[in-house]
Amino acid sequence: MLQVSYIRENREKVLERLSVRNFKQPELVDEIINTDEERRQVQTSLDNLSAIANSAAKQIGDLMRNGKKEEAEVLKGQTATNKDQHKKLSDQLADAEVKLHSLIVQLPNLPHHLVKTGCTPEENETVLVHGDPAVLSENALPHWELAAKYDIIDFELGVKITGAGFPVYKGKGAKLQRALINFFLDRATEQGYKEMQVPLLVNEASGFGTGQLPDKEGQMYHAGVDNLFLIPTAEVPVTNLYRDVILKEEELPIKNTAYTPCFRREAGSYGAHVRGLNRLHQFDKVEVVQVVHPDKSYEVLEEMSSYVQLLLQQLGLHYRVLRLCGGDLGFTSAMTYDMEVWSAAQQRWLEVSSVSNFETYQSNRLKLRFKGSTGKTQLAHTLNGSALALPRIVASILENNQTEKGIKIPEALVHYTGFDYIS
RNA sequence: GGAGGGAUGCCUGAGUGGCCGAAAGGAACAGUUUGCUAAACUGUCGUACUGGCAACGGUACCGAGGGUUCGAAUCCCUCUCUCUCCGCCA
Repeated sequence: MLQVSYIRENREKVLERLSVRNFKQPELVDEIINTDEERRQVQTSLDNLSAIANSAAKQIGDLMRNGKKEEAEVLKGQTATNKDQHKKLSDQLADAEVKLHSLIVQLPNLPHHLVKTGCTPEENETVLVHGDPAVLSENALPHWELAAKYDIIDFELGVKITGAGFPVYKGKGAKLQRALINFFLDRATEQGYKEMQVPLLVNEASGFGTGQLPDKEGQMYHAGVDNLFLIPTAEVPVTNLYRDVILKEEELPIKNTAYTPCFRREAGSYGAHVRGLNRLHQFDKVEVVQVVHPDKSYEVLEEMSSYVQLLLQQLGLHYRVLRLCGGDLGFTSAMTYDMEVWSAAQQRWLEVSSVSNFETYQSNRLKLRFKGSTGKTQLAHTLNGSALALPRIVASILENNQTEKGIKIPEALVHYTGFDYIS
């Protein structure tokens, strides 16, 4: 959520930045400024009226105490006339505030100046490409066929238990999941991230804090009886740990990591692009989250990007890093790097991580602030990234590492799996 | 699921209609004292909106929303959360 005062004072810049996203409703900006203007006028009138009423009430109290009952009664009669006006103004103020809020949550974050204007994923900038595509034999299989061949992931069984998009991992497939989770958590801990274990269901306030609510309810599973939401990512509970918190400057940066299953309803497209592990309703992910000083957030974004790349390198994967263009940028993000791994068998790039700087967009919703050396409180910056999401990593490992002997487990993982081939 | 408590500032906790944005203690911060540590003493010590160049003001907030009243942390209603006990249970 952008700050009203910022919008008010930087109208042109806000419009210019929103255009980078190809934002469809620039008229919202003026509507916000006008509503805010109205709100402030009403508030000033109301404040003045309240000041008069307060001092009158004080006088009445003094008179009563001194036994001057009649004078008090006269004053009472006078103040009563202001009540209607007071009520009217406070209703107006409440309306203006509700309206302002409903407008301002519709504005996405402003892209950083390095973010290029663009509408579609094709316009994303390729920042770097690492490694070379795996060379596979002609009869290389896509991961869903490998999963069946080695009997390590059972999609049909998941359909029986729950539905499409809820796979059952079996034997070495299950062990590989556990190995990856531990591998990712250990690497994150080495980087100074503190491991957290958090609830998988969150309340509405948390959904609002990180920007899933309002409007994106449809993407989350909802436990209606208790009005709780299954988390779509660990970002939600981990970032909300700091909701309504004022940190000390020296506590920054805060670096947390968490493994959680993630739940996404995401009813959408069908076909090869969502086959197998490409898109699931439930999947496992290790997330890294940082809360940092505003001056440091872009430095930290680069650091987080390098860290995710290090993981991909250790797993021996051929990947590229994209800087998302305005149109492909998430609603709450100011700048995002996507990491994509090449799937030789599917002949396409698979997104395995997304690292974003939200600047103050989340912290303004969360009321996540810090008190600086000057004693002033200001909003912190939040960042997060997947490090990493498992399914497409598993898909890539299966597809790129298929050999005649079976699936070769990356060196760095053998310590965690206890086997070096799935055969 | 049943019964009963509770919600006040960073924490503990007082406050049953005006003198309360809120006692007291603790923590924290600054200073004085001090061989060091500790202690003692003094001061500072919530957030937001708003007016002002500033100094300094105004307003709101004692879980949330509504009501009574000239005036509400305090009285009334509704809701939410939380704790304890019983039951069930990994």
